[in-house]
Amino acid sequence: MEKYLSQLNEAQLEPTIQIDGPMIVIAGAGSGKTRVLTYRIAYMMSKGIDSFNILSLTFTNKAAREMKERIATIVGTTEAKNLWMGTFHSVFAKILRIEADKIGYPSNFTIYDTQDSDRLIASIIKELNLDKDIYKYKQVRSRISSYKNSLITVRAYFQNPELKEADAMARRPRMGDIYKEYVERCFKAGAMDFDDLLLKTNELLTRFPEVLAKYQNRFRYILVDEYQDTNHSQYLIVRALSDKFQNICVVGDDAQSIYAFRGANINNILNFQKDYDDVKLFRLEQNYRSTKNIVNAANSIIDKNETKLDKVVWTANDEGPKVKVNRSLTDSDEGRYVASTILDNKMQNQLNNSDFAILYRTNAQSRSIEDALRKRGIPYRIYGGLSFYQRKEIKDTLSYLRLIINPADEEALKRVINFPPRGIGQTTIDKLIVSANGYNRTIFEVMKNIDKTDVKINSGTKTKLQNFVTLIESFQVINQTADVFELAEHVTKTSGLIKEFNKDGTPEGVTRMENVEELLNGMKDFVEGQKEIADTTGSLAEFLEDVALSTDLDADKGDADHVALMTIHLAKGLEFPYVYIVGLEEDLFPSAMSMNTRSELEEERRLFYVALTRAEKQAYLTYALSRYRWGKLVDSEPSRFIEEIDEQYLEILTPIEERRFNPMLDADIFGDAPPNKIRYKPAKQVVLKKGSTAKKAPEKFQVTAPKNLKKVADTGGNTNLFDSKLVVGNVVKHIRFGTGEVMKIEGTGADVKAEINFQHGGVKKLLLRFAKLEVVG
DNA sequence: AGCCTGCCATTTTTT
DNA sequence: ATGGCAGGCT
Repeated sequence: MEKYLSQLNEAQLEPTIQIDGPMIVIAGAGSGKTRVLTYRIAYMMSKGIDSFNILSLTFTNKAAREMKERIATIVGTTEAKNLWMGTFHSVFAKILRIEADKIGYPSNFTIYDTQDSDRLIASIIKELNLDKDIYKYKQVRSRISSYKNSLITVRAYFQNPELKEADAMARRPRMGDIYKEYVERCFKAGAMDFDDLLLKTNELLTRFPEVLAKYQNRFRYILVDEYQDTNHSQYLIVRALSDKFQNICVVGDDAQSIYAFRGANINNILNFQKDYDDVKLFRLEQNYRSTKNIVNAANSIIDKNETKLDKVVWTANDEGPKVKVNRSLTDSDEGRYVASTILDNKMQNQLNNSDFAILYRTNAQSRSIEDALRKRGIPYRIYGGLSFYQRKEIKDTLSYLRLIINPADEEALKRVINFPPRGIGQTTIDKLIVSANGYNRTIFEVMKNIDKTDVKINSGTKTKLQNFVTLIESFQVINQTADVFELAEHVTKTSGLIKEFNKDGTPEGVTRMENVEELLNGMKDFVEGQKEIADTTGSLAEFLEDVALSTDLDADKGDADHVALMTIHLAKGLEFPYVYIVGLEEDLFPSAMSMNTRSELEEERRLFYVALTRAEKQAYLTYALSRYRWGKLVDSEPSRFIEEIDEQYLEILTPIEERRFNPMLDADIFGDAPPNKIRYKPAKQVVLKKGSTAKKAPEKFQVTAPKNLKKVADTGGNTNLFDSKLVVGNVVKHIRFGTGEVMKIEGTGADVKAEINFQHGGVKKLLLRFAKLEVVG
């Protein structure tokens, strides 16, 4: 242990060896916060504290896993095993399963994701005959979410005239009714949404003193990371659990608070010292991550915020190059700039792709960047966005599994009762819902006892319903003996899902099928992996919980060398040698939605601060003069954040008039533009009318194999056609399928497909518009 | 009941 | 640009 402690500077050492009592660590960006947390836990254990008594709450499960692994290398795997470490949501989901019966829930309750909540809310709005233009389900959902995060239960809502007033003022007087119905339906479905995991934990701890005492005694030492991003609900849980022993250590940085939009309350960290007696305060202000230029530029930004704690982040690192600022004409130019400078930098300095990250404000911005990277054959990976688990085919498959362990799960049932189609239509489902609400039973129960109910359904349909019930029940039997993987394999086959996805030979269908296969592979990994971990059973319920609460697919499979693309929110806590922050334009960053109040704008500014401080060696800021937004080219102005940086830390790059593309890249390989002329084309020069026109596009769009297999003609500037320069005989690399040879190219316009024979995956048909292929030969 | 078509909103960030 | 959804047709 001494060996590890000696790696710390004095400021880091102090909080690391401070074990008892309440304490707060204000940790500037890049100041070694994670190291302090990790070593502190290891140190506690080396001092004889039972790992069983330590609870450590992190912001992502990935962070928890990594920290746990690190601790295991210091104190040993066996010792580390008993540590409770994870996000609020995952830790308290586990506790709620143990204590579920006390609050009237089944222990195998379903966790509704945002999409499930949305669908349920939308259907309630419809059932209540409310105008869906006034009651927009997303707004309703976020309203309900904020009630829950402030611990305003349905009862509390109706007792509070101000809340009702506020909703009435917002022209939504029935808000409370929707809230009430939503909560009841979730309860009946044996389902909790994300906010419930915290709300119900609070309920559990307040209503059952013996339960509170049990966990207070168990978690004698509590650590909370990223404390600045906790919401009120989380705050109360921490307060309750730490109340007895008061061994509470919170770590955070007010300057990096970026989740107010989902209820995070920055006052939790600002007021921590008032919440406990004799709070010890520590500050980590030395940044080990970034160059002086980056640290100073970031400081000059955050200085513009009024709401902040006193803290001066400094670094002893090299000065480094200035922060580069680049202007482009359009978003696709911006992409090109990013891609070509990455390529240059990589060649000049022998760098890996993984040394680079491209950060943006909104997920939609990834498109133009992707295009540029793909054209230059730079491998990349997009983090976040539409997660794997949110894809339709995956959610459908998982819905079957959810039904198996919890047939009350209304949203899962509605998804799959008629998928694949088995002749049970909307009318029937509506009747079932009405009936279920009437009898105060679940839909599944009504279906099961359809003959005992007064539901008016013809006998043919009744049989179909019964068949569906029987199908699910047969799966339940299999679940008794089979593991998750075997079960899912059986379910996808027997339910007809596989057949359904295979039905259309379209590349999209093929992709769906592949995604399902990937899910099954994931399950296999899960089953294998569970055998090694002590505190898990590897049950279906557990798999579904992992899935529901996992951030990204974040397993980082294969860990191939790639450039990282993600939103700034997702990048929190990460670091990269070279960081691009793109789309620095007014209305985009800062977002147009976040400029109404000073506090919103300050959060945007903190977000920018977070982005900038991810960079170790060099940061690039880029913006475009015009950009495609909702399908149209829109003019934009540079972000105010660029001006706010003290200009001594900036290098404003070549004005566009003088910019030259690398002829090797832009003329030779990728097009025919003369190297000395700027080649700015609108993204869509060849306009393919949507729908049928595209399908019967004239021959000139047809892809033909030129004589020289390695080089092909420009297809005319249409980005969709770009990849059609692929020709038969090319050897290509695909992110998932590996290397393969192009056998055939077919289709026109946006529908160009390539048949590729992969060395390991066999022959696959891919839609070039989507396929991320790198030509390697 | 199921399929097709055309209209609509959608894009701020996520456990 | 895309996906969800209502309304109409088979």
